[in-house]
Amino acid sequence: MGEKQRYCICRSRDSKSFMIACDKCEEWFHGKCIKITPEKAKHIKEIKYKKKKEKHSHHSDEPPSKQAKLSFGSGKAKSIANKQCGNCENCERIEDCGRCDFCKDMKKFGGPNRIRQKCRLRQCKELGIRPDDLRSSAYNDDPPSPTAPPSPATSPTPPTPTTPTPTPTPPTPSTPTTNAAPVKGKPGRKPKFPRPPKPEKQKRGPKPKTFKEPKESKPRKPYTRRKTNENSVGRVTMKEVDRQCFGPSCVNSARPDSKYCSDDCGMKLGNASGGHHARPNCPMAELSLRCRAEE
DNA sequence: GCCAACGTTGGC
DNA sequence: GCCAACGTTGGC
Ligand SMILES: [Zn+2]
Ligand SMILES: [Zn+2]
Repeated sequence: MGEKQRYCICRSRDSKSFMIACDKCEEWFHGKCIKITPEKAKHIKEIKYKKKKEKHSHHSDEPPSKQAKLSFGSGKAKSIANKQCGNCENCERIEDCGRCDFCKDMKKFGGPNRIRQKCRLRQCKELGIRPDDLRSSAYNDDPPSPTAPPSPATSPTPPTPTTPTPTPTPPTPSTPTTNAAPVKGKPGRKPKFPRPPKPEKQKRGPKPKTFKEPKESKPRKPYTRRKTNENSVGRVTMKEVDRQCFGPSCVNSARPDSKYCSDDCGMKLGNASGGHHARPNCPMAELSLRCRAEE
């Protein structure tokens, strides 16, 4: 087939950057995307997906009750309309990462809800992300740390992924491609509602929504009916999701109104932030690294 | 009615 | 053609 293999949570074809592979699922991640420096990678022994229940569920066939919610497994599930293959890592995810651009757009993450797309980490790798639908730089998170420039003069970072374990197959470093730094912030449509500079006290009342003149432009094409259930779309709401505590190495469920299962964990997190991946906003929260040093 | 998120629009 | 915006819809 094509050489267009994609990698990482960003699904780019970039195989030049430093990458690290999960020896279990064989997924490659850009160090920069999951915030692992080559240095750190040396110490990594194993990558595990954070949620215990979730960890590599496609390696061990577990039938978690949660997935019942995502009803694809049964019968004919391959619905393009649903854009869920049901088998890939992303389809199995039930939590929004909270860090991708789509997540950040969500209300529940304090976003304006303009983009209204599913979390990138939950977009099906097979059906949900069309090659041409790739939006760039999903994680525009933190700027490069002043102390840790991404380009150490020592390593030009060829596709020499530092694999935690002997991984037989490096990602064919073909596809020279041109995607160096995908440019975000391209034109796009301009917001109809200029976005209140200060969302503060927009006291309720008849909401000013819709200023548009009924300019009787051509009526919108009716949307093609979304595929009706018979295996309903796997919708996930925060309420349903058993959110895990953000506390370091804590696997308890978070309290409904908190990121942590207890105040204690909140504290611990703070203390651990000098550590490996304790920062809640760090993409590594997606993955949990087991470090040799921890043993 | 609310929500997740699909699918289309329209500016660039 | 790309992509942000958003109307809209099915499920709950
Ligand atoms: Zn996300
Ligand atoms: Zn999938």
